[in-house]
Amino acid sequence: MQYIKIKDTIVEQIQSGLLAAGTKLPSERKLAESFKTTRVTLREALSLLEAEGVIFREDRRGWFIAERPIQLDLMSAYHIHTVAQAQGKSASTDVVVSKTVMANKEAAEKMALPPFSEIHHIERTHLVDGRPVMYAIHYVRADSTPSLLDHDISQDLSVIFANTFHLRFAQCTYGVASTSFDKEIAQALRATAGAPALLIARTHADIDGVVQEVVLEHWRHNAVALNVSAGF
Amino acid sequence: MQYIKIKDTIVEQIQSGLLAAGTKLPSERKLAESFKTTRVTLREALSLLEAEGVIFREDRRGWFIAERPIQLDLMSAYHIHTVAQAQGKSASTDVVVSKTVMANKEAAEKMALPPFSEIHHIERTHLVDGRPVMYAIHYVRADSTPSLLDHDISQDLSVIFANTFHLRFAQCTYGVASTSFDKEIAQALRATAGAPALLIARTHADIDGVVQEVVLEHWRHNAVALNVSAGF
DNA sequence: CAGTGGTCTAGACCACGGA
DNA sequence: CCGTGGTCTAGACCACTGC
Repeated sequence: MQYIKIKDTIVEQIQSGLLAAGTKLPSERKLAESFKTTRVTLREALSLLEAEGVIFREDRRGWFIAERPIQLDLMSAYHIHTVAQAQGKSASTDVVVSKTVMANKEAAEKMALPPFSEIHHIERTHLVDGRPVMYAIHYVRADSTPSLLDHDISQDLSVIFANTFHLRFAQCTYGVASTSFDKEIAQALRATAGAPALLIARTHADIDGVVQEVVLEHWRHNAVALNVSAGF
Repeated sequence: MQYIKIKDTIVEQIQSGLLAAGTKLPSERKLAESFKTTRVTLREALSLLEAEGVIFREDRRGWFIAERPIQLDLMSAYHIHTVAQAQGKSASTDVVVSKTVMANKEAAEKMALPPFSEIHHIERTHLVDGRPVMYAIHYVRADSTPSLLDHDISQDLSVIFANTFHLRFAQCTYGVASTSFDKEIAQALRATAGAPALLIARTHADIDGVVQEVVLEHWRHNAVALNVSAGF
């Protein structure tokens, strides 16, 4: 089990500080030669390290040492910019899709919408320290927030909801599942299809219990850790 | 990208009902032949399906179609037996380790213990429908629950806490992270080291805010989905 | 354009599971 | 004891990245 040995050696080098977070590893061919093995075996080791969250890959760009994950507290409404800043990182957001459309089946179900409802469909890539780590798909009831898309969509949407539409969320439910990226989302995150991912589905309801927004957050699995607290 | 094709074909067969949950797939060699490819490429496809949670493997036993995951609601104290039952599954528990020892560093930190504190150290394998899906490591303050290990440790511990020690938990915090199994835990779950896993770290405090129990739950990543709700 | 990662082939040996 | 999954070798071609 050579690949275990390779894995441990790389972990060791990271812990000893020889390989800092964000560093790119040498090419697979060079690594394979260093460890006197073939690329297939080397990639086995790298995949293991990826699954552990120690390294990650950028599609066709190579392998990199992972950063410390962002800590998310699900008990308080979060926005990635403020959370990142509080943890000494910087975040930015790219809007990929923003359109107002008839609700698709998925959105209609999750929001319990009447037929032919219009929703805003927004997709954004979120970067932390310049690295794309999360892809979010938003479905927002259009009747409550008619002119939403005229605003700057790259910021915290809840600010727009509050300031412009006097819309506040009273309740939020999360679904969390461990999966992997499909092709489209992987591409948007410069990841590879099949890379491990964490899916956080957020459902926001207003004071009347009406679901106003649903967000599907696809995280690179090593970029995030969740905290939840419950009292009884 | 042949392995995408293979992957899709298998997904198709599952959705069409040809492959029921729990079924074992044919051997890798046979599958490789069916798809006119090599085992390496076939395993690439299978690994992708494993990452997606569609199939899972038992070490040296083969590949199986995944069942529907257990839904866990973190907002209410759960026990796997009752949760499984409510979802039409049956659960059982094997005690692997049960001893009273001096707290190790990990336990002492998480529980804010004074030096030389004694704790109960319990490790259990949890099975759903006969399949090992979760490995739990418990650290329990021994001073609050002196005779804990004399009881039947394979049941819901909180019942023993409540009935025997009049100990109730008032607060629970969770940490959730996506990782992979290390060798020991993989073995206990008949999984392979490096297989994707979900780690849920539970910390239980009593009414006085004293941490009485810490549990590290290592789940097969496709065996569980989390639900959380928060009000503001 | 050189080098890289992504993909694939056609084998091989071993240790373990299950009959 | 047979077949299986786990591991490994030594190559190859292609499309893309980054210079």
